[in-house]
Amino acid sequence: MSLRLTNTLTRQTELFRSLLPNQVSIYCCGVTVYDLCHIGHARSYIVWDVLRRYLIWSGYKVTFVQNFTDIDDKILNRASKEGSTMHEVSERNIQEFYKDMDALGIMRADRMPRATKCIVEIRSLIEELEAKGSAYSIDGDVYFSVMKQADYGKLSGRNLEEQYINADKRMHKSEGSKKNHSYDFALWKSAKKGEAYFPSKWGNGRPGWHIECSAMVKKELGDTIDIHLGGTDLIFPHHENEIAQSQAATGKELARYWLHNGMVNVGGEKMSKSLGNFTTIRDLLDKGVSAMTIRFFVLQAHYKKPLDFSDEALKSASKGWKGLNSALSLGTNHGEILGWSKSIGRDKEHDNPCKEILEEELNQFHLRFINAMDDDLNTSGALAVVFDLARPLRALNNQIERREFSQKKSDEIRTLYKRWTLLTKLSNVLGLKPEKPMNLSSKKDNNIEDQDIENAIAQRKKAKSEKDYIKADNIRELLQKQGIELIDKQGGITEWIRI
RNA sequence: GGCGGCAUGGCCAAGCGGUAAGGCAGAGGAUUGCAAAUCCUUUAUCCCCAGUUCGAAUCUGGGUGCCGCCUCCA
Repeated sequence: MSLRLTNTLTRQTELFRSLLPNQVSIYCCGVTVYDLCHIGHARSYIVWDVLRRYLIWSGYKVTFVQNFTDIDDKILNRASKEGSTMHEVSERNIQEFYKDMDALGIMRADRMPRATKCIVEIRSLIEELEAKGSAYSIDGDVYFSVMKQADYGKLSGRNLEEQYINADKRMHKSEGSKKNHSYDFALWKSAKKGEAYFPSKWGNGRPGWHIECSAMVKKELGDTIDIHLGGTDLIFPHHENEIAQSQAATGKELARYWLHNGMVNVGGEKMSKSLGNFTTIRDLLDKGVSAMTIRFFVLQAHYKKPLDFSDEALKSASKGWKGLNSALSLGTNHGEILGWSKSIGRDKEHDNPCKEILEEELNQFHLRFINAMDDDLNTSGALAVVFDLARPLRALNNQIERREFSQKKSDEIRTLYKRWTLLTKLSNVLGLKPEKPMNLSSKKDNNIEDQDIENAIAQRKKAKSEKDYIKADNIRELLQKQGIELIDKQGGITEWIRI
């Protein structure tokens, strides 16, 4: 079995075959950098990060290109509102983008071109389109002539004539437009007074939105690429237009597989800047929601389906991740106690009569994982495998953490080590890595000294021995409020952790 | 109006013709002065109707209800 992906172009789940053996070229539509990214962006880039990781893990050499749209009306508006420049706004938001994506453990793209740095390529692509009769210029604007593209609408399943008639009935025609046809779109926009601009043969202006992607794909990856990525909201018109431009220019297919991720919804409605129902990644991170919780939340659903974001869902994800995290932390935190560093390499096969069975069992997990991922990146299914794998490891981790660990037999330890190794590897394909509890050491409002805690515990112990449980419980509550949790153990031992 | 998608337990979510993964919540048990935490166990016949089939959550037809796109958008 090998990887199958749902191709928007055919609406079918197809076997993935790369253009060149063992190499994959991917272009992912990036963000317009006028503001911070929200959970919708996070979902998109987490999901594509997993695609990339899975391809790499499967043995492909992946070239991943993702753009920044750093020239656009929204950026211009933001700049004028702030009294700064387009460049300042976009530069700042690019840095913020990196911060958020790095925090979420999203691998940086191999190349991240910016529209403003590709003006030469953009201009020459427009010129080419003009020369081929696919574009026309009017008063410093250049438009793409949609009606000349025979297969326009093939990605979004639109019939242009029908759409046109229907749209006319429902929408205002763009007043005062110089376009020949309302579906034509701008390749080059003449600059308004005071706006940033680039010179061109059509006059001072700037590129339209769609053309930058066509130009960048061509420049960075060539005429035809393996996979083109984006959100479903980009299918029309953005990706449709990209195809029209690129194919009008090169005469070749732009991308062989078009993959689109579903939207993040809030109360059943799409999260978006314009609706104002968004939560930024930064908000969540600042609130103490861990990066891996966000990743786990996203990967619980299939990438194509809508995913509802709510506090409840996030809470549930946080608890779910906590359990998985325990299992993943086992080796890194307690490898020494288990003697794992020593047991590696000392694996005498004949020592372990169950070895074959156990190997077989682990193999099953491995296979189930691959089957799930091969099936159009069924991360939800893959997570189920990971959880099954994690169960005994989590139990062991928590036992050790609670000092309830009793020494295990050596073959048992070796088996668990293998299990943990597999778990770590598979989780890593999903980008899930062990995380230290967020606020273990440095929480601002948690500045109570260890000695004070010990004293409080001693007082509580005394109260308990006097059966003054009200007082004992008060002490516990007081500590709780200060972020200290008490754990009573057998034998009258009380331990505490900062939460 | 056109195009596309989705409907599975209290919530989220897999399943792709062979008798319902996983997470969260809930319940029971172990532990505890009580808690918390932890560990173990446990909870569904798949929106409705009609068909195809030995057999359907899974295929076909017809309903119903949601959502996305058609304007910037991941």
